[in-house]
Order: sequence, then C-alpha cells, then structure tokens
Amino acid sequence: MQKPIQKRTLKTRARLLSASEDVVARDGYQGLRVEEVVKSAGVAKGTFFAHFHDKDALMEILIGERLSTLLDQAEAEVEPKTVEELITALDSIHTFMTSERYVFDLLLRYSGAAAIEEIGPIAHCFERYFRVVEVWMANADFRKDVPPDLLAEGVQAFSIQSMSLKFCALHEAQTMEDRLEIYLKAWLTPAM
Amino acid sequence: MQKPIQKRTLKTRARLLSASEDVVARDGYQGLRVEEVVKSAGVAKGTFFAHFHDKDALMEILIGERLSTLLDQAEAEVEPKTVEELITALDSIHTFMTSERYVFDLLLRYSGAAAIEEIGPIAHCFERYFRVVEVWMANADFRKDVPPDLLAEGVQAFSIQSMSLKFCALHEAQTMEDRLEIYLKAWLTPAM
DNA sequence: TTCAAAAAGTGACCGCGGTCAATAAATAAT
DNA sequence: ATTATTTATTGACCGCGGTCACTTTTTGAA
Repeated sequence: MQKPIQKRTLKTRARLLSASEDVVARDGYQGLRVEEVVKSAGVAKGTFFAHFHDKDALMEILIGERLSTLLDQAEAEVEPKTVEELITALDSIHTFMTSERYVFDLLLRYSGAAAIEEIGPIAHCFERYFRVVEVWMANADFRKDVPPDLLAEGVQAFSIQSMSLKFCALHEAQTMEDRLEIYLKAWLTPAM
Repeated sequence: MQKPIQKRTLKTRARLLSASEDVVARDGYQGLRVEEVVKSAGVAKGTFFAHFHDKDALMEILIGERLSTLLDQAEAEVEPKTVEELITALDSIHTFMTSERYVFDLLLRYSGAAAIEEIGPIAHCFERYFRVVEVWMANADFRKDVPPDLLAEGVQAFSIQSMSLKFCALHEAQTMEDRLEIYLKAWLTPAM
C-alpha cells in the first residue's frame, strides 16, 4: 500500500477541476488562465502545479473528458456502412476538435504519447478513435485489399487533414465535411 | 511610391536574422530566446518586435527558408516514378520537418494561411510541397481514378501522419519511412 | 496525548514573450 | 541651414506560466 491519498487532496483537485470548467465555460479553452482558476478555486498558484504538471496537463484532462463522452456516443450509435454515414458518425467529434484553434493545436501536440509509461488522456482518445473506426472498417463494405487497421489510420489521417484545412483561408470554399467525403471515397472505395 | 524604406532598417533586420541563425545553430530552434537574439544583434528588445510581429514570425522565416532550399533540391532531382522513389525524394524534407519537436509543431500550426492576404512562409512551402507532388503524381504511373491534386493531398496527409507517429512512443517499432511506404502503396496503388 | 516525519499548500519570485510612451535619427518642406 | 514630420529605436514595464524554500496540516508511531 503506497497510496495514502488524503481526502483533502481529492477535494482540492476537485475544486480546481470544477473551477477550470467554469472558466472554460465563460472564456473558452483558449481564454483559460491559471491565475483565474486558482483564484476561483481559492488556492495558491503553487497548489495548481502540485496537482497538474503544467497548464497543458489540465487542458488534456478537460478536453480528453469531453472527447471521451463524444466517443461513447459515437460508439453507441449504429455502425456506419457508407462514407456518408461514417462522416456523420464522426461529425460531433470533429466539430468539437475544431471548435477552437487552440483546442485543435493542443490535440495535435498531444495526439501521440511522448513516453510509453505516460499515455495522456488525449493520446488515449486518439487511440480509441482509431479502435472505433477500425471496427467500423472491419464490418463495413469498403475495400478489402488493405487491413481494417490501415484503413482506420487513413481515416484518421484524412480527418486531420480536413480539419487542418478548416483553419486555412485558402480552402474556404469547401466545408470540412465535403472535403472529407472526397478524401474518404478515394481512400475507402477506390475504383481502379 | 509608398516605400521609403530606410537603409538602416534593412541593416537592422539583416543583423537580427543573422543573429537568429547563429543562435539556432548553437541552441536549435527550440532553444532560441528573443532576448538572446537582440543581445547578439546589439539592439533593444522593442526593435525585434518592430521587425517581426512575434517570435513565431521569425521562426516562420527561418524555417521557411530552409524548407524552400530543400524543395528546390527535391524539384531539381529526377521525378520519382515509384512509391519508393517518392519517399526518397521527400526524405530530406521530412527529416528536417521532424528534426525537432518544436519545428514540427510550428509547421503544423502555420501550415495553413490564417488569412488570404497574409500567406506566411510556411504556408507557402506547404503549398509548394503540394504543387511539386501534384506534378509528380501527374507524370507517374499511379492510380488514375482520382485526379493528381487529390493524390497529392493524400500524400501530404499521410506524410504528416507518418511524421506525427515519429514522436509517438507507441509506434517506435517502425521507422517513419516504413510507415509512409505502407500508407502510400495503399493510397497510390490500390489493388481492389 | 505527544511528537516527529511525510504530505499538502503558500506566495514571493523568475523567465520570457510582448507592449508602449518616450526618444533619437532620417527625410521632406521652407 | 532650419524646422517640421515621419520613421526607427529604446528599455522600463506587464502578463502569465512555472518554481521553490518555507509554513501548515495530516498521519502514524511511541
């Protein structure tokens, strides 16, 4: 037993998380300031960093939680069988991912686990995204010359590409969904 | 004539850029500090920000210049005709793009032009990357059910995916090139 | 109940990017 | 040449993330 976690600790952490959510609700993820959070939570700044390694670590938790919920919902729906249905199934996730520029940048930065021993919440969500799509790929009627896991990786790559272009002024004509549809039809149902 | 640029201005800017390159050579892009640059250039901090909107703007210039040179070289070589040759042709570019985590993150952040009127150096390079690959796609013997520009966008998307995974501890087994080869063979030469 | 060790919390302080009113230098007008 | 106007430079200052020596609280052994 190497875990004598004090009740006080949990309470403080909960206060910090709750205060963070309030601040995000008011100012967005981008607008969150650590000083604002600790003031609202009624603790000192140093306490914040005793609970979270840095500001990004808190953001990972907040954003990861939201993403987890959306993944739960996506998983609960009926499995998509066409490209259109696939895009619809992922829509809420992609919309949240691109809700703020700051959020998208942070997602990209933490989409891969920096070290095996510490897979953060966001890297975990990307892994889940991949697994969910992989299952869909295995059960839908897409190309069969390539294994489902590779198809899923491609879906992820093209989704990220589509989302990136959403923030790009040069590609304003098309919506994110339209672009993704073009990509995925070429990727999932090639017509040589 | 709305451009009475003083000679002094150009000189100061050149000093700042030169000093920046020295600092990068010594400490890497990640290690560059504005205070270090201005000290080395012998100007005040405020002067830096009169010449560059922010630190990122300087980084865009430095990294964009390097990328431009690499694109020149890639363009000068013989056009790749196979997936293997394609990867080789892009190798030096991808290697530089992933030379530092900081560099890769910055590239992603500025790969798209935030506003049409101000296409930054990095967004410009991504556009060039796309155009170069598009020409290769048009002249090589890859799948023909999809236009070259779409093929090129896919190459970019998969390249970014491969590079991202380079920083991910979960995918250490494969090299960036091996991953990219698997992606691009599935993307460019599907065998339904 | 007492007390020492461990854990949690504090806030003054630092690093560094970025700002801006004041100053100096260059250019144009007389 | 002298003055007026524009342009470039300066450095004290600010915001905000992050640190750390110190204090307070909790815990567990005596």
